[in-house]
Amino acid sequence: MNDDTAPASRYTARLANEIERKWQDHWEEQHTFWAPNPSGALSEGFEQVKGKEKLYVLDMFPYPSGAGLHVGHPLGYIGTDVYARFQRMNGRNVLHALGYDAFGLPAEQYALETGQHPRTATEANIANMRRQLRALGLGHDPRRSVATTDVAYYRWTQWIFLQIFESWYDAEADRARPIAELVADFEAGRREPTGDANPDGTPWSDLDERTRREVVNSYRLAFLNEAVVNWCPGLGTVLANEEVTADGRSDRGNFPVFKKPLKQWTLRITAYAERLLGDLDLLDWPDPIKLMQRNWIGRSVGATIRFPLVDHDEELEVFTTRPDTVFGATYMVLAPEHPLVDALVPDDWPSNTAARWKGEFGADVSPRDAVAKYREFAGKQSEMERQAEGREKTGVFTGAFARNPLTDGDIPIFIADYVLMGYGTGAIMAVPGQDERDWEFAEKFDVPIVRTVAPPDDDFEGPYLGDGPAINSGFLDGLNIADAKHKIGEWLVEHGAGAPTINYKLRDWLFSRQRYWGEPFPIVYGEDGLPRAVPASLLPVELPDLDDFRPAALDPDDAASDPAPPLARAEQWLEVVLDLGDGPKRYLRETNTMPQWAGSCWYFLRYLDPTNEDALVDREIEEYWMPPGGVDLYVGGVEHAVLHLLYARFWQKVLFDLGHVSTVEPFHRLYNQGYIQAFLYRDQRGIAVEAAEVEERDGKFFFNGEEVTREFGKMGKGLKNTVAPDDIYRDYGADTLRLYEMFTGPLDASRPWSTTDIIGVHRFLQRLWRNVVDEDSGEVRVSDEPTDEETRRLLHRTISAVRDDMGDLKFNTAIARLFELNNRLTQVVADRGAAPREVVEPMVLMLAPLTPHVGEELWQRLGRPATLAYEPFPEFDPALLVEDEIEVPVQINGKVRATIRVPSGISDDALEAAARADERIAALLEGATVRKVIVVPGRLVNFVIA
RNA sequence: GCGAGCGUGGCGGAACUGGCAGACGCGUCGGGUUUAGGUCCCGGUGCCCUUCGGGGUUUGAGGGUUCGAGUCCCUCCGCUCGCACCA
Repeated sequence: MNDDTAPASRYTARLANEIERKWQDHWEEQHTFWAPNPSGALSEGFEQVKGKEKLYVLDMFPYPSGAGLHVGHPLGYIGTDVYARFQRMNGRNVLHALGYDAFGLPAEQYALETGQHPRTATEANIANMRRQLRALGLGHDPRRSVATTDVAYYRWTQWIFLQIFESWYDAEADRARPIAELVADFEAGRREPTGDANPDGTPWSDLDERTRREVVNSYRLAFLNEAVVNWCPGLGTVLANEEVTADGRSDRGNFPVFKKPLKQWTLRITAYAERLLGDLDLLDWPDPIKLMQRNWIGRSVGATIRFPLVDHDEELEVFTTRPDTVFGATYMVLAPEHPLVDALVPDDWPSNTAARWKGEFGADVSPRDAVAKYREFAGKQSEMERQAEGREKTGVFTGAFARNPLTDGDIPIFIADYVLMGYGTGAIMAVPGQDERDWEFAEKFDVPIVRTVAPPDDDFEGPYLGDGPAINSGFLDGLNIADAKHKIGEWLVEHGAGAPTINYKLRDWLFSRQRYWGEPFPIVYGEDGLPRAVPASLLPVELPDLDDFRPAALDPDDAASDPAPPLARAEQWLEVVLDLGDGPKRYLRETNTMPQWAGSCWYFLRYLDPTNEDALVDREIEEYWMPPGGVDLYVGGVEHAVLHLLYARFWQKVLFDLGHVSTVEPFHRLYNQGYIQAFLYRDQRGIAVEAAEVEERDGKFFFNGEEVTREFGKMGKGLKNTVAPDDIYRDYGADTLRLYEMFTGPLDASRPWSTTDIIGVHRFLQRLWRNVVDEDSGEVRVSDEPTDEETRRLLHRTISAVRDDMGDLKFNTAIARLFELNNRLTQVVADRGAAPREVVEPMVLMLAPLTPHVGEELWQRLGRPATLAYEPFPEFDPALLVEDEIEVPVQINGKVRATIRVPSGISDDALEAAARADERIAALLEGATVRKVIVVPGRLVNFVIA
């Protein structure tokens, strides 16, 4: 700062901005960061890098927000850029690019707010973000920057959807296969059509055309499913489970979400549950993220057991993890929405039905009324209320009974909202003796409780969940849980009453949204109302221009409203005449759009081959960059632990099964960057006030004279605590911002933004600059005289440490080492009047990944040819890391009493002798009994005295 | 409630497989340069005593293992994240 009075060639913001622009232009013009592909359109220059090892470094796909970047956003991008530049200097052919995930709700809502078309707003946002990122000096290959909203990109998103639609999961082969192979199997009689679409199991040859289509559709990995979904009227769309928060609201916009049965596109991710779980072992990911995925997939081992209904032909199927306790199943519970409920409710209560079993709606209601009223009650409960602390079990008797297949006893069937339709079969056998929830319910409704595992003592209270011998369990008696489970499993299979089963918490992925700004489905409907694929040759299905793209205005609290996709209003677009093999016919297009996650499931594949019009990615190019295990380094925030990472893994596996990619996993190494946090201030009303204008006095904070409270959290426009990178570029330059963000902590840690701390790294750059360039004359002042031995040793120690740290993404400590070296260099310059080239050149090269503009500029001024991006990273001489003499602390009873200097290769005995010889130590040992001497070679000596 | 992680100076953070706690930077104090402020340069800076030699103490709290613990083990407290009636 204060550029006016500074010497002409001082490293000020003005000079920084000058050289930054210069080098950014240079890199762009010289194609410095173009990474050659082995073949195809982007292969220019591959010959020169042929012998190099490849490296694929990737940032999580950014969303081009209308608010522009704040200084928190680029933390990860700087980190990957430093790493990529470092590895480029280590001789790797590095692919590093950045594109834009630009479809989705936020862009649409921003467009609504600003009265623009989403495409206009999106393109402006991308342009602004490109400008801000370019100013950071990121070494990206600009040719590979794609946006999900590009027609040429979403054409391939649609193409992948078609692949998913045109395939099914072959459980025996444990992989997806083309649907045509399934049809061929049916036609050849190698496989029988089963499932809900063909409940009677009619042979394929006897099925009519429509039923055949329905059967095939029910096998597809992308299918229309009538299911209870998360309907969010506030957003006018349905949401995936992953997009709904624990308190039953939308993660975008925080609107209420209601359960509602609707027909929606669904992707069969559950078919991949086991592989998504098992393949986590192949990945170099943080354990917490793996754990979150494991928990989300939620594998549990148990059994399905069928309970015959009394007086009905139907059976009730339940899933349980404790089949060993089936003798203690004294009642059953169905989810209120369970499809069998209506069929099994009788007209009248069985005699002697206890009043409390009839629910809280009066004793004179019929079973049907009681069930209807309870359903109404349960449906109205918000998720929040359902999960509230201390919630009391509620439920109502259906009037029906099932028969416990093991005890042959008749047990009552209840409906209760503590059983969820979405998990297992939506029905449970209740075993109060061994389950807390069932115990609570049984207590409240006075249902018998039978223990089937002996508790440790006779007066044990409550349900017993621990292990012990089985009791009251017929042929299981005496067995421990594991053995009893095994034995009952055999019994169930033998008697056709069930089977050991693995169940997953993971649900299929709800894939349609009733919004405008997303990829249209490549699907049309014929007169029969069944979905048909638009042939790949007719892709893309372009998103039509709509003047009014807003969703129907709905009351966010109105659960009864229905989705109304905006595309249904695109009359010209909606109807289409196509020849799908049986002559030209009229079809209606699918009016839903894909969720935002679709485009981000495969963008890393498109970076590889962004201009390919014949394939999503050329196989040879894919095989060059992706193996062995996927992207080499993937950096992004933890917030994508489940959603994006699970969906992208799923798509990758489908593409792998169908032979389109060569790796089973997309991202080999994942690294979670931290966040830059900031103080935010609120006034008395709790409204955030402009953080930049808050004053601190005596530990209190004031805004316009009014005292405000301080909090600490994420940066956000609404919180009025953002710092724009543009302001930092202006005041210090982009290199200073880069260095600051890398210096304040390890990449995976969150840290507070502190504008005052920036001065420290800025001063470092200034000092370094001054060590090389005379501030007044602008002359380079380096000498070719060799440096002194001590400085040389420090240089080589620094190179060693910086190499290690940069390889481990520990940029903060690498920078600290460079600070130390520069401090030494400053002394040398003061002594000699010039900086030894021997030190300066490696120093500049080591700094270059962190502050590339300063690096390039100094390198050029040192008379080296542009650019240093491919110069070898400095190597150290191991001989110079070895010290002749070392300092060793000498302890007495664990306290340091002296430090001695000894030759580095000293023997233990000699070290002890040297320690004893020290004046202070000798004095302290005088007259004392040395019980023990610990000598750690080269590290310390410890005398233990009485 | 269940699961995971984290607690180190005034602040951001260092500390390899247990071996001199506090690297590096900010801030701050003292000195130099300067008409002055800022920049810049040199030095001090965990805390408490000190006769200036040094001594004591210190990594959320308490306990344990060890010659030796920020690091390993146990209990507790605090914060962060994930899940949330998952049968």
